Amino acid sequence: MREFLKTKGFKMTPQRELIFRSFFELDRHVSVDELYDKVRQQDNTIGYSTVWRNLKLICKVGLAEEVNLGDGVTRYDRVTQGPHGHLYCLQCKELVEFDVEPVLEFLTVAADEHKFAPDGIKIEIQGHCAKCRKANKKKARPVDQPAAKRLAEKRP
Amino acid sequence: MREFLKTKGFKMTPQRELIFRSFFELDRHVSVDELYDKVRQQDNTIGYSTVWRNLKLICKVGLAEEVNLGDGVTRYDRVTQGPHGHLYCLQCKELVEFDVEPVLEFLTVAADEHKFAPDGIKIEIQGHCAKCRKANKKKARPVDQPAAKRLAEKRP
DNA sequence: ATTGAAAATGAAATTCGATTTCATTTGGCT
DNA sequence: AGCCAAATGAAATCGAATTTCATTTTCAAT
Ligand SMILES: [Mn+2]
Ligand SMILES: [Mn+2]
Ligand SMILES: [Zn+2]
Ligand SMILES: [Zn+2]
Repeated sequence: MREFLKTKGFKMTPQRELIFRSFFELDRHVSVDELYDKVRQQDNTIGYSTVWRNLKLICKVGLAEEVNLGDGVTRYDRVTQGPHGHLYCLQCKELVEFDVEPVLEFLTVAADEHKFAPDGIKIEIQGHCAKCRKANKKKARPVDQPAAKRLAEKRP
Repeated sequence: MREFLKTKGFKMTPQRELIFRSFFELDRHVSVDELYDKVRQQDNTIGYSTVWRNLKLICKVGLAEEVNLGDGVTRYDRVTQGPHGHLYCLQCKELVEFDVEPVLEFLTVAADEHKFAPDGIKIEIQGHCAKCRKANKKKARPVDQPAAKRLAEKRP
């Protein structure tokens, strides 16, 4: 890593070392705040801006990319294999990935038809994960009598 | 429109009238600022927050939805027919739509496999539109000798 | 037509994540 | 050891989104 950065003209520091290591250890899709918290557990003198800058750096050297899910916080997604889609639970914010290989061809053609030169694609499905739905059902049942009644009445 | 809103419990006002009308006349994917500017041409007393609130209202009643392209500004996309994808030019910010009907089935299955209940999908291709690429090529050619040279040297 | 409660408006203030500034320290080099 | 560009941390700034609040307006019931 030190060598890799050196070739790109960046220096290694204890803070950077810790931030990089923590980022790659952690699950993907971390926000600045999340990584900041994690890093702080090891060294509570590290500044927020240093974490932010190093996440940007990780992106700049191509090891991660920013992900925006429209909830106001930028997440950093480690670049691994190929492109993938995201299943984003609106309730618990869990983010799981899924393979999109089968639709790549179609999208490429679509871009082509519009004479568009694609740089990247983004495929997201927002909804509710199994866990949250189960939890909701349990909670809703006992109190949702009115709804149940309404439903029943509508069925002739 | 007045009636439609009334049934949902909202009142009609001159400002709302103008804002709604302008939004539907305007091209899709407008930001608050853009709509604010347009509306201001008719009535320069309307406040920014009123425009913002009414765009939110248009979404709430299901006539539009927010679009986030990760460039920091929220746009409002009129809901028309079915779901569609976006080709987003990183340079001129142009946004063109394309049909995604053929991939819907695949995505539904993908969500299903993860026991995800989808509420919405988002498909974006970011890149450069034909116009921008053409413009770039014209500008780049005369000065990009170094790059061309570099390329030539790398080819053995 | 009058009236009163609820909703809407406009200006200003606030929020909050992202980004920049700046004084100081540090890493990697000769 | 000594230089200098890069890196750091704290604080300041930015900007879009959202809220607050005093005032006005809508509209349904009188
Ligand atoms: Mn991912
Ligand atoms: Mn659209
Ligand atoms: Zn969930
Ligand atoms: Zn363009």
